[in-house]
Amino acid sequence: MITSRDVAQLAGVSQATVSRAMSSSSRISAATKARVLAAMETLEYVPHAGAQAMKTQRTNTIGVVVADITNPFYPEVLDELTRELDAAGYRVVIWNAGGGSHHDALRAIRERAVDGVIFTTATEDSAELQAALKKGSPIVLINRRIDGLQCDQVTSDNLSGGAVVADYLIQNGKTRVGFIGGSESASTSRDRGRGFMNRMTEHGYPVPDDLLRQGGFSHEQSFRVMNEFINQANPPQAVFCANDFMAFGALDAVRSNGLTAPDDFWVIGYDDVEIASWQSFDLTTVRQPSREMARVGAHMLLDRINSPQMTAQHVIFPCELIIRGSARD
Amino acid sequence: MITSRDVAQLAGVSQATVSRAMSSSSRISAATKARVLAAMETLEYVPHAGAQAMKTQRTNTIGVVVADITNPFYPEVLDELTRELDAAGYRVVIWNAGGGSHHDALRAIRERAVDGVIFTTATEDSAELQAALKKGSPIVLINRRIDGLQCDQVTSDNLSGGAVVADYLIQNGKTRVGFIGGSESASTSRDRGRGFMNRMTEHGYPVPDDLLRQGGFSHEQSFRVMNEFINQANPPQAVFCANDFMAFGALDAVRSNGLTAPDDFWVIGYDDVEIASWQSFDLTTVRQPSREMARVGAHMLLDRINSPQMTAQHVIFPCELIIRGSARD
DNA sequence: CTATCGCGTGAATACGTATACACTCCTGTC
DNA sequence: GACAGGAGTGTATACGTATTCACGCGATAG
Repeated sequence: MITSRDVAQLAGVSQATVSRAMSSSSRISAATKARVLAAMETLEYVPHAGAQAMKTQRTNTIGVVVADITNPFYPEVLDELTRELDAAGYRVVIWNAGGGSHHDALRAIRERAVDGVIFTTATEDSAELQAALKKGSPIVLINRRIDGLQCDQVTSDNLSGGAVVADYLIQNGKTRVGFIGGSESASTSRDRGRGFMNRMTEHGYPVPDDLLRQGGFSHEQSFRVMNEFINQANPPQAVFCANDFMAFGALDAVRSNGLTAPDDFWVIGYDDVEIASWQSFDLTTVRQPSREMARVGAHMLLDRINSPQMTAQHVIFPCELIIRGSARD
Repeated sequence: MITSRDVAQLAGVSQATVSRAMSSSSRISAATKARVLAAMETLEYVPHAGAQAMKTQRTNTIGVVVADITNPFYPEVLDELTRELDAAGYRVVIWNAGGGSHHDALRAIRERAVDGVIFTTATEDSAELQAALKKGSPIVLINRRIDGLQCDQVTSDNLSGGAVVADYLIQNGKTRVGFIGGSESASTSRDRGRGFMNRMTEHGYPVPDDLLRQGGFSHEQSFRVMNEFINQANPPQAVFCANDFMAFGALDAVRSNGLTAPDDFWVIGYDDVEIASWQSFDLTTVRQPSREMARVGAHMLLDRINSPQMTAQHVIFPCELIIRGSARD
């Protein structure tokens, strides 16, 4: 292994000077700097990340926690996050799915293995998270809301998004409608469902119990539920799903019964992932600006790392109903 | 920051003993070990990853390079990789898309920021990669083949996979067929195309120049190409795409022209990502066991990290044609 | 011509951990 | 009963870097 000492020897300077040649802020003459850089080049020197981390207490690494990388929403967010953080000189480590992700990511902060963490997954609050925040750990929540938590958060206005869907359905004469939600502990699904159902109630057409299902976030789960809806005595006219991934499952269920949206059922999703706009789905959905949310969240985290004392911010993006073929006249 | 010295003081032992309490291999009495662990608990001690890395030259971190996390093939591979590596006690850092990913990942090995790297992206060979291998850097290629390279590789039999598609089309009387490929520098696309076209030629129906397009891997690109095929003077009867992602684009093009597969065109993909089996696509495709490939690749890397001198292995998985609605009688 | 100052550099040190080495008991064997 | 040997622990050191401190030198001001 080539160390800065080897470089120093070749360049005829001290190890300290080699270190200075790399930090732009240090005072060093142009001549020796050039000589050192040349020596580094010759030896193909690369600084040891661990040693640097120990001295500086910085790793230039950010952790990202996702619930299920298989849900197309997350790759889009990750795509944006990796680009943004990469451009800022950070590496990205991901935790996926595993029940321990949450804990592992918080531990990584304490190990000083990452400089901060972005949570995109939507599970409930934890004492561990609160403790980490109290200690000043740099943490940002994207796509997930926890009220009263002294923590940077970037979300979309899920309540309004749900309400807009209700308005749209009522306007078009759809009064018997269902909701297929994800886990109730997920703020996203909860808010979307609540916004939707409250507004339906206001309109005088509350979502009936037999058309309300919550509990999972998978394509398969949603497929199954929609199948039941279709084949029950009094099927819905339209279905609102807590995210696009589930809406795809519902659409597939409609089609596998030899039926179509929008002719037989209206199907509406949430997120507007890229696939939703593809011809084969052409899904009416509520667009949340996921890439922009990712960008903003990334910069919030970097800001917080650099100035830990800032008070926590909560940014909320508006959502927009995108009307496509799966639900329109 | 709580250090092992603090723990030592509280437990009334030396710092060395604290370290020993953590390494299962060290000799230490059960009594003191318990005392130390209790002290660690009390102080909520967590070892400093950087310091550990410096001493042990191990980071328990693996790098993964993907070409485009937005292509649903990669999330599936990543899903499996993260689960597998997580279970083995490793963190995962990802490089996505950026032109520099390749370089950055190799540099991370030299920085000792990762213990090894998995490349899933299919670009051409590089001098830098060869140099890294010569130095004994732990590297595994998944889904990507570079002949004559002294490097662990896990691929599927793309040549045969392509040939099987040709056989199937000929059997069903499709003689005028096109190929939509990705970048020619990608071994995957190249092999699939070559296997396919060679076999078509053997059958006496070579793929005509006006039905051969290569150059990208995107849904949009494939959509555009298929549109041109459809609207040209002498359209193909069937199209084979280098991966499912592109096949979805082709399918969308067919549908946006008010036509259908398989009635008007047959469309066939490659990979069998989960979405391909969804009702809305119901895509005939060549299945490669991507999750199994990921699993095998992960373990090859871990093995290599632990015994760098092993000779490089090349594992090739067979592929299987999955016949679905987009291409069948 | 001297005192002062700042720039550029080297020597020394600290970051937090793992481990080689040395030392002390304590057990068991002849 | 002396001695070998091993188990358990402490001391000291090294990993590779960044940074503080001290120093020498040339330039500038008085």
